[in-house]
Amino acid sequence: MPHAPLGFASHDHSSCVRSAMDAADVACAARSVQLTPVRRRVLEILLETHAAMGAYDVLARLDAEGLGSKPPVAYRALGFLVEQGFVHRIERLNAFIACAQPGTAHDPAFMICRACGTVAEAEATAALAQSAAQSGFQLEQTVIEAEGLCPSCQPQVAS
Amino acid sequence: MPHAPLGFASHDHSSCVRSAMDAADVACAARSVQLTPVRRRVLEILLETHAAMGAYDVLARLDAEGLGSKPPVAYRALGFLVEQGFVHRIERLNAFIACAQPGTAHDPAFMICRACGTVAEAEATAALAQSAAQSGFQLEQTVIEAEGLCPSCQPQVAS
DNA sequence: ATATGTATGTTATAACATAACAAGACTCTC
DNA sequence: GAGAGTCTTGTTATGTTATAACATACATAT
Repeated sequence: MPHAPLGFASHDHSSCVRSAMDAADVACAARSVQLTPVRRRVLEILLETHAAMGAYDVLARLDAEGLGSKPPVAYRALGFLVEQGFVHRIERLNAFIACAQPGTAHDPAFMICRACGTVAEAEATAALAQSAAQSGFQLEQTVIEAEGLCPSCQPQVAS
Repeated sequence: MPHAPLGFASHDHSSCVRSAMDAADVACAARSVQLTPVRRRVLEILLETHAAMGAYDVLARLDAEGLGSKPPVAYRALGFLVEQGFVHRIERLNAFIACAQPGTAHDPAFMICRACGTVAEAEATAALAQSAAQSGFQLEQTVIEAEGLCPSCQPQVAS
């Protein structure tokens, strides 16, 4: 049973998928939002592969299962899952990956293997270099991006 | 004479453009690479606006000046400038911005204003939150991405 | 049953990016 | 100064990622 590693370590994959789905169910119930069939399936797909997938890859899976064939279907589900924190978007890859710590709010950091495309999720803002060293990941390039409001845009609310 | 701020602070813009172009000239000479007319002009365009510009925005400027009208022209020049470290790519925006510290190698960090699109370049990996606080930038969301080689890809060199 | 809110279906297109090949410009060597 | 090699540019065509806009369905509450 081949599957991609979570981060770079082997693990009990089926239990990891189950617990992530359970966490999503609980969180959706708590927030009164719906984990509809399409949304649920997209999350499952991302959890199964544990890899960053493009929106159109996800869409192909949905299409094969009769759940939708047009881009907005995939983008809406992915957008919902990102909003809820169950999925992260990897800007550098224009791709999406299931969150490794669903439930807890966090600023994710990612380590992306240039060779195999595996994406590992790290924890902190500052701890990147440290966790890279600990996990044996060889950093070649890092990108840090922050979005927010600059001083001159903070006083006046959206016009 | 309206111009976008460098980061969020006013500054002597024309001297800042001049010194950046000088630095690029020096670096290219030192590396024996050519700052051709198209490449030079693209760098000037990015320096002039001090904002993140999409490749097609840059291309529109080039086209208006008769320097090229097809996407590869812009992407090649931008690719060269990014390689040489004179320009950074902002993944989140699919856009490019002139480097604020040309000459020195650095892992750039960016603060992107959601409201006005201004992009400020910060310095360090860890100092993001700190520099955000210092500059009055209100962080809403940060993305950290690192590219490199995972443990299982390091032994064997590119097959 | 009708109004409301939420989610989905569909068409069309916008926006971003690169593969592949042709042609020019330059230098170096013989 | 002819030929080879390299770097850069020009151009066609296409691939990839993403969203606007509008129509429909479905649930729930009054």
